[in-house]
Amino acid sequence: MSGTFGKGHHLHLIDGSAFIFRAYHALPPLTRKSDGLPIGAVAGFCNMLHRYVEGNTGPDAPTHAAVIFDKGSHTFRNEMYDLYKANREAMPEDLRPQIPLTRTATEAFNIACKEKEGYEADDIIATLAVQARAAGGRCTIISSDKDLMQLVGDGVEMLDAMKNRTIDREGVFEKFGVYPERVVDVQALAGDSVDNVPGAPGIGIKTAALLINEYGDLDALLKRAEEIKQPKRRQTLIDHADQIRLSRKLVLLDENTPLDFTLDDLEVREPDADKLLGFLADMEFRTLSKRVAEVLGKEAPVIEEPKVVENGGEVAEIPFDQAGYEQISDAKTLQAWIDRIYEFGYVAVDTETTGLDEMVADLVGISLCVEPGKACYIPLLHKSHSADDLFGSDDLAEGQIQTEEALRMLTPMLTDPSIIKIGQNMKYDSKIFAQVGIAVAPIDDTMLMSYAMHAGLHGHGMDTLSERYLGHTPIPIKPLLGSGKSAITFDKVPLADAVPYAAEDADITLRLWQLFKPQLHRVQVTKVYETLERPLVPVLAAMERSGIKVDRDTLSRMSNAFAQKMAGLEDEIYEMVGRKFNVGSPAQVGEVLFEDMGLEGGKKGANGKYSTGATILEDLATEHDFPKRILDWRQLSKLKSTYTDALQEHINKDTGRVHTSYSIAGASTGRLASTDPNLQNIPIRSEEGRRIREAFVAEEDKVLVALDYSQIELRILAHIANIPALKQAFKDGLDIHAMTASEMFDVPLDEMTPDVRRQAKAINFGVIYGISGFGLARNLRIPRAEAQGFIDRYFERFPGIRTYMDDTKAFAKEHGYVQTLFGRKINTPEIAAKGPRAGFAQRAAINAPIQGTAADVIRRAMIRMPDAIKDIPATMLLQVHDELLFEVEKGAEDDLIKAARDVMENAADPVVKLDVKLTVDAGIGSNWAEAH
DNA sequence: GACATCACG
DNA sequence: GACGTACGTGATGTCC
Repeated sequence: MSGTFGKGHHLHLIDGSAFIFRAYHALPPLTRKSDGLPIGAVAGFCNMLHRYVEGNTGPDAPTHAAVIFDKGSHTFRNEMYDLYKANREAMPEDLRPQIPLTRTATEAFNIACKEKEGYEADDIIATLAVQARAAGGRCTIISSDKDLMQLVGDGVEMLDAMKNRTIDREGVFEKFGVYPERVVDVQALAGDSVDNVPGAPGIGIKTAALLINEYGDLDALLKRAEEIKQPKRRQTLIDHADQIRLSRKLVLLDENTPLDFTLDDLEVREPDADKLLGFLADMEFRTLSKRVAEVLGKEAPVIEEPKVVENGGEVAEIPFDQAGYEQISDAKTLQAWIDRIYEFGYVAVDTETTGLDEMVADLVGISLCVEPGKACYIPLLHKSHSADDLFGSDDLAEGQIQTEEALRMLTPMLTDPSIIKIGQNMKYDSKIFAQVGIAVAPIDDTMLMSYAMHAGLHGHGMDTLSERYLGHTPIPIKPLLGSGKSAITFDKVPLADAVPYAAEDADITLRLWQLFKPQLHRVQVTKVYETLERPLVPVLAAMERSGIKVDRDTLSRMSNAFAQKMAGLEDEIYEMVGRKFNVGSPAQVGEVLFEDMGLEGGKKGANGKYSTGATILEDLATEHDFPKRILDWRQLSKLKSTYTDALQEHINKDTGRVHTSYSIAGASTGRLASTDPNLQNIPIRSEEGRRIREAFVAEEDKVLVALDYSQIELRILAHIANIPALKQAFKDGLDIHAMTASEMFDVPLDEMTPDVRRQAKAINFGVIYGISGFGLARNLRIPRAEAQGFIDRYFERFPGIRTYMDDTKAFAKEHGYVQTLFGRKINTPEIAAKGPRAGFAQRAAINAPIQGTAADVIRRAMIRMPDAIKDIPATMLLQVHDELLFEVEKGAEDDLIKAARDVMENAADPVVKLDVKLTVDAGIGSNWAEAH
């Protein structure tokens, strides 16, 4: 559509400065890799523009568009009032150089880019919006600036691009309590601390709207100010009438800004692909370049990756070359390798297997490396690939040493105390070796070295480490194995492919080890690595191999019962709604709730879908039965799919037991994580769920014993933050939440009610998490001000907490990490971020030393446990953060509890002398529900 | 594969 | 010029 702007045309006006500030605060301080130019705001700005352009499809797409910027800090408003915007903070140093680049970016996207000296963007927007309206067209202002709300109505609306929410007359009314034409009146009264618009002292938006609605408009109100009933309000308006009138002039937008262009100059244009991609390449925006190129149907520009390898140039730059990798096919060559390993005293080892589950996977081959660039692969059980092999014959490929012979030769070296076996995630390889009867020791683990140094910075998988610290991308496994249904196992990979892949893994592992070993000292985490990480490997390997007996019949019966109950609930639900729908689809539940049934509660989330989380449904459940049914159904569905059904699939065919896998380097705080299946989140809080634990049983003539630390994190908090009252309470064996409640609310302990105690408990936990008034309010479902009152009171009673929080934040800011009592470092790179991310990072920094110290304590206990219980017929099976679960021969329960409790309660000694005793509760039973 | 939801400490 | 808000995890189902 072209011609003179008028009816049927649609103008978009983007508030450029708002985009810039949003972009700046939303992203960490990024810099251009090649020269360090600050670039974060430009990156965010371009992303927003791109997303904006992409979103502009369909019948409502704009015909005309422009991005409008502020120009100069001095405007006509300063002539009226020299303090206008005087309390604005200066523009951040790293933002200033980015401002001109945002203009260039806008032009690169081929969107009109307008500004005018002496005027604010808002005035230009007002002028254009009014022109568009006068011409009979429509105008959408893309901004959420409340100052622009005065323009809304009669063909002009606003769009909050971040929330994807349009603001029409009603939206303005929601915000200001008046319709757009009276917005300036309300603003004139309420003032604006951000722009330093004075307004009337003591009058906010609510009162202002009240007054304007009562008297009609500002002039009438000021004229009839004498009539106002409240004496204080009356006097304020009389005394400050001039100031209020000035305020109105300040907030009133100039709809007659002289402009040297017309609406027709703003017609939407196709982007110039070369110019746009050129600009993005210049800025070195890799991801965005690719995305934009894809949309434009062009080749993405090549952006040179400056080789910044974070190894400090400490590793000799020996190139990765497959020519240095050899296949070992005979005993003589293998022996030569073993001899060399003895000369060096260490070797990097990697196993290749038929799968990722060590309990099921079979050993296929072994790779070794002692010098960077020189590695070997010993294939053992690779299958042959004859052309007529349609049915997958079991014939072994040529050129492989007999497995038994190779293992017989390797075993002395693998178990020799003088030879360090280096691996990347050694727990995996040692479990594979354990399968064939080889107890690999001693070990080093590059994954755990990285974890000790880099927790919180990045993952610790081999690909990540190799790229980051060696500047080398490892050969990917995908092309070798394929994916989906046609995927093969490693024993089917032809040796020509298998050798370089496998050998390279050992090569990379060795290089990482050579790099990391000296760095551990420099970062001062050698102790952490040697006492908290490395020794845990054999302990966890043993626990995982033990597994826990799970009774299939119990699960199966429960699953059937759940299925029946769910079917019953579904019938009731369909009955209530009058039609069938997928109860498992949150989107459909939302539609039914808020459209079919017409309940109160709004849209949420960027996708425009209704939010139907448990807290929302619980609130609705007080009024209606329907949400309650959904909640019940969801609980059953969760229990059935995740627990009774999935758990059965995890019962090992050979052992009849479930073998989880613990990741040692998964959680940044030092906690373990449990996967495949996760046995750290087996239900317990609900009565129905708790029964799942009845399926976790002891073998005949054995019992399960659970030992768990009592309030370990609060005890650690009491020690770290040095809170005498808390310490004393623990010493006296008090109910800690009741004691907190008593202190805060001045209620004697013997008059404590469950509800007051519950509130104190929420506060105690909140403190550990880096509390905020908002979070506590939401958790307790009380007004925010009340929650803030609780927190203030808590800080007053336990002043050490505030100090701890402030000190921890300051430490994190200064050093970029925080520490546990045992010296574990948790990096906090986001602590320097701007905007809301800073809040996240600060709370995580406050929590990490507490959660991490507790994790260290139980790690120490676990490491000492095997030796402490070696004479007791008991096996350690599971760890659940503050709990250890054992399987014990009947009759030995008391011995086990005594020995294990002793280890756990004294696990901090002798490195850390806690001011607060750790205590451990014990339980015994034939299943996990009874034992807990 | 992203997102929402919910299980645990 | 306005954030979005309690810490740490993993598994499942829906929907694109």
